Amino acid sequence: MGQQEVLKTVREVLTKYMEARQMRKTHERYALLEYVYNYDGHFDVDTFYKYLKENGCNVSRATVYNTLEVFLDAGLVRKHHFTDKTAHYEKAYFNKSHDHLIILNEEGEIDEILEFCNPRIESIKSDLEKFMNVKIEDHDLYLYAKKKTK
Amino acid sequence: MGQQEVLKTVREVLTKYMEARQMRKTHERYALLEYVYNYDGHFDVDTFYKYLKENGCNVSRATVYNTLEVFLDAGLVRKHHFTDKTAHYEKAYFNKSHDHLIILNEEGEIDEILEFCNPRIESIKSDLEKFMNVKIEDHDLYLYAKKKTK
DNA sequence: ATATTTGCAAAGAGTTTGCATCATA
DNA sequence: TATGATGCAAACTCTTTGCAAATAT
Repeated sequence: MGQQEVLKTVREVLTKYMEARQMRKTHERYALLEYVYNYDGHFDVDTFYKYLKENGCNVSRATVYNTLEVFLDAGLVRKHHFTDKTAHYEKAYFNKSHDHLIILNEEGEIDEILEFCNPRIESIKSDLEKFMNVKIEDHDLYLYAKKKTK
Repeated sequence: MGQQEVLKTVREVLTKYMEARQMRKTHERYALLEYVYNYDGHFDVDTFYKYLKENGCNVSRATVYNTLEVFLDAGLVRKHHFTDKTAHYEKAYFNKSHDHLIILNEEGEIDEILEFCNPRIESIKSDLEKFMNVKIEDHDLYLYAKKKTK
C-alpha cells in the first residue's frame, strides 16, 4: 500500500472518530496527522514539535500534546514510556504491533530503538487472560540491551 | 527464608557495594533499605516518602531519590515506568524477576498491579540476543488489562 | 451564533541540582 | 579534618491548564 493510500485511510479514520464525537475537524489535526504518518520511527513531543517547525507547520506545543492524545484515543498512534521522562509516540495504523529492543549507551541513555515481532508474546497473553480472568487490551515489551563490542 | 535473614543479606549486599565504591555507609541508606524491604509491592517516590514520614523516618525527598538510584545500581531495587508520570520501584533481591499485569479502570488509571512469571519471555530474549548480536540486560513486559465484569 | 480548539504563557507534577551543613572515614 | 552525603529550596523538564482569540459547525 502506497503512502497516499495510507494517508487517505488514516484521514478517514480520524474523520469518523471526530464526527462520532462531534469534534471539530480542524486543519491542525489533519496537518499533524500527515506529519505523524510521514515521520519514520518513534518520536517524543519535543522532537516532533521541532520537526513541525522546521517543516513550516506552526502549531503550538499545547496543540501537539492535545492532538497526540486525540490520535492515541483514536488508535492512530501508540504511546510508549521506554524510560524516564518523555513519552514516545509512533504511528499505529497499518503499522503492525511490535515490540521494542532498546539499545542503551554506557550512561543508560537511549541510543537506538529497534522493533521486532515474536508470536510467543501472544501465547503469554492468552494464557494470562484465561488464568486471571481479564481482558488484555494491550501490551508493552521492552528489552533493554547493550551493543556487543565484540 | 525469614525476613531477618533477608534484611541481613541485603544489608551485606549494600555494604559491599558501597565499600567497593568508597561510598559512605550512612544511617539513611541502611534505614531506607529496611523500609524498602519491609514495603510490600510497588511504590512511587511520593508514596514511599509519606510512608517513611508516617513511620518516623525523617529523610528528605532528595535523599529518597538519591538512595533509590543507589539501590537500583546495586541491584537492590527495580524501577518501572508503567504509565506516564511517576516511576515505580520494588525490592529486587530475593524477589524473582517477574512481569506485570496492570489492571486499568475505565479511565485508564492504574487500579492494581499483579505479578506473574512466564518462562517464554526468556526464550524471546535469547532469540533476540543471538539474532541482533546484543546483550540484553533487562526487560519489562507490561500487560494492560481490564477486569472482566461478567 | 456559539461553543470547541487554538496559542500563549503560567501553573503543575515529578525529578534533579546547588549549596550550606553534617557526619563518615 | 576532609570529602561525600544530607536537607532544603530553587531550578529544571515535561506536561497540563486558564483564558482570550480564532474558527468550525
